[in-house]
Amino acid sequence: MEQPPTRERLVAATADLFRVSGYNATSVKEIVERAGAPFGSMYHHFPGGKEELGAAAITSSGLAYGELIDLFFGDDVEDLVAATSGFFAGAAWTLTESAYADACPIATVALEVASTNDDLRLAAAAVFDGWIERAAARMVQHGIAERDAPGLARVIIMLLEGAFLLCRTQRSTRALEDAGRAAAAEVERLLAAEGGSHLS
Amino acid sequence: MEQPPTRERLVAATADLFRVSGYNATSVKEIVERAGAPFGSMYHHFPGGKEELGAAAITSSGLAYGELIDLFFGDDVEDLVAATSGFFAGAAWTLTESAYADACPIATVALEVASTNDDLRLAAAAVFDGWIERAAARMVQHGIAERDAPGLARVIIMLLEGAFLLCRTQRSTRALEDAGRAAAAEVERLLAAEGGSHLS
DNA sequence: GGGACTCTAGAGCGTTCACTCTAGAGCACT
DNA sequence: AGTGCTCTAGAGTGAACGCTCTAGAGTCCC
Repeated sequence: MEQPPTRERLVAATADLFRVSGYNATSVKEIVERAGAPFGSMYHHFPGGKEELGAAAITSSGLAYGELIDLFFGDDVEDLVAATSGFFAGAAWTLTESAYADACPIATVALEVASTNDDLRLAAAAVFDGWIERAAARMVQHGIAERDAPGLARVIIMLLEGAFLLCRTQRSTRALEDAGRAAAAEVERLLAAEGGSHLS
Repeated sequence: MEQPPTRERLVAATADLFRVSGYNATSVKEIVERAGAPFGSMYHHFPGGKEELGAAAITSSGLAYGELIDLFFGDDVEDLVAATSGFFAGAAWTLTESAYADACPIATVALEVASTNDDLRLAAAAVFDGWIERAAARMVQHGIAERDAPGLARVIIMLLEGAFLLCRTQRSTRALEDAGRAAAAEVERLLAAEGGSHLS
């Protein structure tokens, strides 16, 4: 049975635990146990300790979840409004399937460290930037004006993050449904604005 | 120099620390030091320990911040769209004034405990419910259809929470500006829908 | 097959954690 | 003045924390 190298198993285990419990509630002991790695190996691969491993986990899961943007807003999308609704519906499905655990991989950590640890804060900021850039490019590809795309991308991410917060604490997907409707409406509005701007 | 009783000082200190650092990074020692209370007093007033005190802090700061909804969407509001923009602008002002520390008092804690502590999770859920109910009532008062109001209230809260997350990790108010614009547009859309529904 | 290097392995370190415990101060009522 | 109750006060406890340290296993090149 082949398995990924220790370093990658450590990062994956950390990312998993961060998603559910955040940074401070995740202990190094828990991480190495889940990764099936000895304690010493962790400090061999990450001399910077928990913080360095945490930064790697943020970056890694940020990249992995970023793929979902290309999945839902890919080249084959014809109706951007429907794709937006589908994006939020997919999030709701994943959330319920995981008993309200699998939402944003970095939001909890990002809030925990926002005022207390600049290295981790910047790692999270880079992930958000990457998502926004990626989503904005897809918006433009599907008919949104260049000038509106970054703002729209940000609004979609914000609605998703806000919905995850409400859904996880309330154990309900209602917020994600409302967020999906609002996001779709905003996309529709900006598509119409772009189409209409040709007339003025 | 009169000062509030010990119990209230403990709750206030806890709420302050939760807002900046969340639940797990806030130690009991830190709380009693900031409150200027002896260690034993804390366990006299809150026999349930850190968890009981945490729940009280969530409820207390939830009520305090809920007042802001009535402040920004009060009886004297004439233009709901402008009031919505003002709400987000106010949040941005507070955020920058506090060096990106004073955002949502319970979001960090809510995410930390969402999958690990049901008592605290439910305390946070009650706060969010209260905010949404309060905001929905104000929306109806200012011309939003009863059927649309809870969803709109939820969207406003989600945009605010998502924006706080982005703004705090990116040290920029851009997300709050985009969120304010999107929220105002959504309010405008639903006001028009309600106005238009009289014709059909 | 010997040496160098990477990685595994886990016992042990000092610190901090949430919490318990006992003692006494302050105050109200009699 | 004495009794009973609320609240203050902080030293002390066992457990868990992140991390360091030394030792040995595995692997590749010469």
